[in-house]
This record gives sequence, C-alpha cells and structure tokens, in this order.
Amino acid sequence: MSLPPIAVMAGDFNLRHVLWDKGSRRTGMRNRHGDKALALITLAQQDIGLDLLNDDEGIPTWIPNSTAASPGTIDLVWIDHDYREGESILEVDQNGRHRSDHAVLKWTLAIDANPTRDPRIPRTGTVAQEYLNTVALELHAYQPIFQSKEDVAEAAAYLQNILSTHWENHATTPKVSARSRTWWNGRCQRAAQRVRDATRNVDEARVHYRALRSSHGSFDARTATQGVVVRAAVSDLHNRRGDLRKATRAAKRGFFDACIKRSNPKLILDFVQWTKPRKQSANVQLKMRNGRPANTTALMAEAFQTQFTPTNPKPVDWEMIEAIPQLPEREFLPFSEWEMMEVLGKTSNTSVPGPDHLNWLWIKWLTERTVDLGDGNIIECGPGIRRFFHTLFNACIAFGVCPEAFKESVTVVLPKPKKEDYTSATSYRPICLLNCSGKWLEKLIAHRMQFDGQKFGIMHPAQFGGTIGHSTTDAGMQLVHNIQKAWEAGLTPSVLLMDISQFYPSVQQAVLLRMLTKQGFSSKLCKFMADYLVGRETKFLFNGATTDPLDFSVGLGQGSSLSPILSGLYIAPVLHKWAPGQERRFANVVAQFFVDDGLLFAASPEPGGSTLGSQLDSNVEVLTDMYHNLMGDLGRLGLSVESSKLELMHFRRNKTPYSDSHPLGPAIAVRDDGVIHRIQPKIEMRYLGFFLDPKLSFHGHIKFYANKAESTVNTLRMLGNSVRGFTPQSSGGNPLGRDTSGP
DNA sequence: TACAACCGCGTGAGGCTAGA
DNA sequence: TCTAGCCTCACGCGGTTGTA
Repeated sequence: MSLPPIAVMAGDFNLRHVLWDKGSRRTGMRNRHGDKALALITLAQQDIGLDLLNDDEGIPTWIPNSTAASPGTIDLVWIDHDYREGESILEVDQNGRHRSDHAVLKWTLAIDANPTRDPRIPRTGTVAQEYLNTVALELHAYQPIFQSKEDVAEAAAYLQNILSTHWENHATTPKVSARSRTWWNGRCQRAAQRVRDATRNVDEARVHYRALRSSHGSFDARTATQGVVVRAAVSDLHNRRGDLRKATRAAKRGFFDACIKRSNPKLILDFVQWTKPRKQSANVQLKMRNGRPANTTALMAEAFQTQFTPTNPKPVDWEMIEAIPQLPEREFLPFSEWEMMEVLGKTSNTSVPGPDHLNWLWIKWLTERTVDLGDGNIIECGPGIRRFFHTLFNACIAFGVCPEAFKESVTVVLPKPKKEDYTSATSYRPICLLNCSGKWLEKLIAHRMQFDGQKFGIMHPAQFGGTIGHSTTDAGMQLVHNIQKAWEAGLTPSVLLMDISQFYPSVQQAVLLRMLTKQGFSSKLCKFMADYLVGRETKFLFNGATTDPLDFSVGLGQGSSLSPILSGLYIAPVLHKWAPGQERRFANVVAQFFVDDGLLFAASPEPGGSTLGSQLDSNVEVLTDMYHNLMGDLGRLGLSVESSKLELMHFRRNKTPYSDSHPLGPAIAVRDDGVIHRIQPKIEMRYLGFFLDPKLSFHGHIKFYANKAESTVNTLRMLGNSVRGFTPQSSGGNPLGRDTSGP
C-alpha cells in the first residue's frame, strides 16, 4: 500500500504510550495499547518519515469529564521534517477547549512562501543579448595557440571562466510573488497606472469639495463648481477602470490564444494539470538499498550513485574480446568548420543546457554575432568564435584530451512512469545535462563514428538504435516482414523479447576502448575516448535539492551524444557472431536490437514433421538454445539480461489450441544463475511502441492509439468555458490527426 | 539526452501557358 | 520569341511525437 505524501498527521489517536504519555510510565500502564502504538510509530516514523511533535513531558491533551479516567496524552501531531520550524513546539491549550474533553493544539509549520530560485537569464530578451555581447567580445579577442594538452585545458577553462563571470554579472533571481501574472503586459501596466492617477484625483477633488462645503455651505457657487469637478473625476475614473478591464481581457486573451497556438496534443495536458498523474511529491522518502531512509542530501546522492553506477563490474572474457578480428586503423581527419556548423545547425533550440548555462541557441547566435559598440564601431565576432571552437575541438583530438569543462554535468533524476514504489531508486531514470560546448564536440565525433560504423560494416544491420538511417519503425517493419515471410513458407514463427539491464552503466570502459581499437578507430580518437570516459563528475538534482559533485565515471552517460553509438559498437561483435546462418542450428533465427531492447525471432522448420505443435516445440528449443548462447556472450562483455523480464509470443494465423493447458503455445524455460524461469506465451505484447498480437491483427495497437487520440480530443473540451470554448480550429491548425492509430 | 519520422511553412527552381 | 503568372515539386527549417 502506498500513502499520499503527508506533511502533517494529527488527531485523536486514542493510544497511550511511554513515548508521549507521561501517565503511561506509571506501573501497570507500560504495555497499555503497546502493539497498536508500536504499529503507529512504525507507520509514522519509518514508512511516512514523520517526526512526533508531542513532548513526552507535556500537558495532557485529553481531560476526561468523568473522574474515573485519568487525563493523558492521546492527541498526537506528527510532522514532516521539512516543515519543522526550528525547535517546533506543540502548544496545548487546555483552557481553550470549552466543553470538549480535548485540549486545543497549536503548532507552527515552516512554509517558505518565497522559495529561493537560482539566478537566471531568459533565453531571449535584452539581458541575454547583453550577456552574449560581452561573452562574444572576449571570446573573439581570445585566439589561443594549441601546442600541448595543457593549452587545450587552459583554453576550455578560459571559456568556462568567461561564461561564469559574465553569467554572475547578468543573471538575476526571478521575483515570483503570489500576484505575479504571466499574461500582464505593458498596456495593462499603463492602464493600471492611469486608474491609480484617477483614484488620486477623485480623492483630492472630494477632500477639496468637503472643505469648501464645510466652510461655505452646499449652495455656494465655488462648492457647486467643485462638485462638478468631483463628478467629472469620478466619471474619468470609471472610464479608466473600463480601460483597465479591456486591457487585461485583451492581454489574457492574447496570451492564452498564443499558448494554445503553440500547443500540441501532448502539451495540452500542461493546461489541465488535474488530468495528469499525481505530481511527484517532494515528500516521498527515498530509501537506500538496505531500507534505511535516505533523508539527507548525502544519503540521497549515495542511493542514486549506487543505483546508476554499479561499483562491482562483472568479470569479462578478454579471450573473446581479443578474438575479434583487427580492422586496419583509419585516419581521423580534422573537423572542418563547415562540418561543425552543419552539426550545430541540427541541434534543438529548446534543450536544457548544462552547468555552464550556455544553450544551443546562444551558441548559434555567438557563432554569427556582430557587436555594435555604439561609438560607430561594429565588430564581427562570429568568425573569431567559430575559429576558437574549431581549433579547440581539433586540438582535443590531436592531443587526445577531453577538457574538464566538457565532463561536468548535472544529472536530473526523473521518476519512471507507472511505478508502484517511488521510494526505491530503481523507479527513477537519470538524465545527464552536459555543457553544450562539450556536447558539440561529442556530436561531431558521434557523426564520424556512425559513418564509419556503417561504411566499414562495424555496426550490425540488426542494431536499429542510435545509428543513422534506422528507426523503431524499421525494427517493427523487419519483424512484421519476417513473420509474414515465415507464414508464406508455411512456418509458425515465435519471438522472444529481452532487455539488457542497466546497459549504459554496465558498459566497461577498458573493454570498450579495446573494442574501438579492434574496430579500426584511430589511435588519436581512442586516446581521446580514454580521457573522455574517466574523471567525469555530476551533481544529482532531485526534488529541488542538488548534491555535491560525485564521481560518475562508470560506463556511459545517459544524455551523451556518444552513448548510443558507443553502446552499439560495444555489442556489435555479439550481433555479428549470431548473424543469420552463422550456425546450422540457428539458420532460421534472427536477432535484432534497439539499443538495449533485444528480440530473438525463430521460425524453425520442424525436423520430423510439419504439425503446428512440432513447429512450436522446435521454435522453443532453438530460442532457448540461442538465448542461453546470447546471454553467455553478453555476459562475457559484462552485460546481463533479466531472465524474469523475458516476453514470448507465438505468431499463429489459426485458432487451433496448442494444447488444452497451453492454448497459446508452449512456454520457454530458461536457466539463469541456477534458477529456472518459465516464460509463458503472451496474447499481447509491446515492442518499441507497437502492440503485437499472435495474428498480427494490430487490433490492440489501434485500440490503444485510438483511445489516446480520443482522450486528447476530450481533454480539449476541458479548455473551454461557457463563454468561449476551445475548438481544434483555434489551436492554429493543431495536427490532432497526427494521433493516428495506423501501425 | 539521443535517434527517427512527419508536418507545415517558406522559398526557389523549373515547367507550362497565355498574351504581348 | 519573350515574359509574366501560375502551378508543382523538392528541400530546408523548425517544431512535434515517439522510441531508448
């Protein structure tokens, strides 16, 4: 059972315990309500993570009207640690209870009305332009010469220094108040000022009028004239209030119309928060592996580090790695400026920058920047900045060094959807935000490696993830094609889905480097990689708390452009080994991967006959054999597959049951660490977003996506009101039709 | 974070046709 | 024969979705 996040738990618990009730310490009272009280303590302190606010020496909270019972403390207040204000005290007011037999309890919660925010510079606007101008002028003037790896480190550090110094000078902390209105604009501000002016005029006119009336009487001409002035001022005030109303309405309408125009079916959910799943609470108590609550930043960091960076690498089989054929070394040509700008052009303007705050949009602006100094001098900074990055990146490869600044990152920990227990670190996915300047270099290298991987046949064609020209659709199409070809040949195919657990962190760097050398990648690049992989640090960001920098050098980082291609290259030798036709008994088995999502396809011709049963039995036999072989090979690379998470499906066009007990077909029994896992065939399974069924009818798939589209359309209705509704048309041609259900 | 695809929009090239 | 106008098509760009 999971409870919603609780800040305060208070009330009449009707339980006495020595922990809070003074009277219970008397002889004979010690064990009273003992079991129930202990259960409460366990629930409140360990499961929910609350502290007891009652003082064990405190005044009784319950004063019975009958003299037969003795007063005691049975009303308790449990409070989340984050809400305790200093030495929080529970105030028990017995006098304030009137006729009740319970005292009035008072306590104070520490609620920060204005949570502190980090200083920032909005992505666009004058502050950003000023910041970029100062950065551009300094970077343009700095043209280092690279003669050693120290020069490379110095240049990268200089860049970081410029960025951080000017950031501190320009960034401001946003002031958010309860009255902040995002739609408020200049027109509203001017109209509000005019209302304030008019109000003041009315007040002054009235004061003057009253003074005249009291000294000269109501019928005096001057009083009457002032009366006209008052009425005019009041009328003016009314008009100006009307103007303010019009201005705010127009501003709101414009603002929200723009929001809707920018929206898309997914973002529409942002406007209707209540339709979303419950927001991840700041009060979910993360637990360590040993069950202890991770209630400090250091423990939280430890919990995530243990989960995301396994410290005990599995043993690897170097013989197998050395047996990989050595390809001739390929020269690594320096990057061209054109190549760099090509890569930069494809980056997203909306992605979140790393710890140096420099985002892709700003880098693009910097490389094209012209700064007007205002005294008639205009400086073209773009070419100098492009030259700086160009020489720096080429020097990184030439000297085989990855600067420290390119290794810094912030790891945002996001909850995985639909998990039952969010107290475990396994329910979270880390996303690593690296500095964009470093990512630029990574992207350049990744493109070169992808090209080589395909041109020289290093990447296996059955690896669909993280490689150019391959998509989930391709993987799905290949599977469907294989199934249909098998059906045409009169065979009944079976599919086994598997998942490499903790793939990126499990990649062993020494093995990867040896593999890259074997695959013919330039020694300069391998030297760079060796430096790139080590000495990486990250700060975890979770529920608003940031940890100190921690070593994060294990495996590959989520969020690095190089990770998909490096992971693909890592398992490529295994895929090559099990390519179709490598071994007679696996002639009709196909393995395909999408990053860490693996699939084994078998359509084995039955040796002794052609009945359905014998074909499926044959499939199961060959799949089991192939799985054990593949698991063994992945294990030799230090990787593992969770056998309990395997999924099996037999693709059959007819309805004839395989047997009375197993109508869908035979199960697979796999052996993992001496434990036998029986995997029963499924009636529906999800592969890379496709819902598959044994007859390839795609009914489940269509139903799922049609439901999704329908719920999106229904959500739109919620955006309307009785005056002005939201229609698909008002979304500015919002492509709702994109939520199609076609397979 | 990466990759892929798709869509709309803008733009420019090129073909066709009517009219000068 | 030339030119303006219209249409179509391809392509790049930016934005969006969906997978890991």
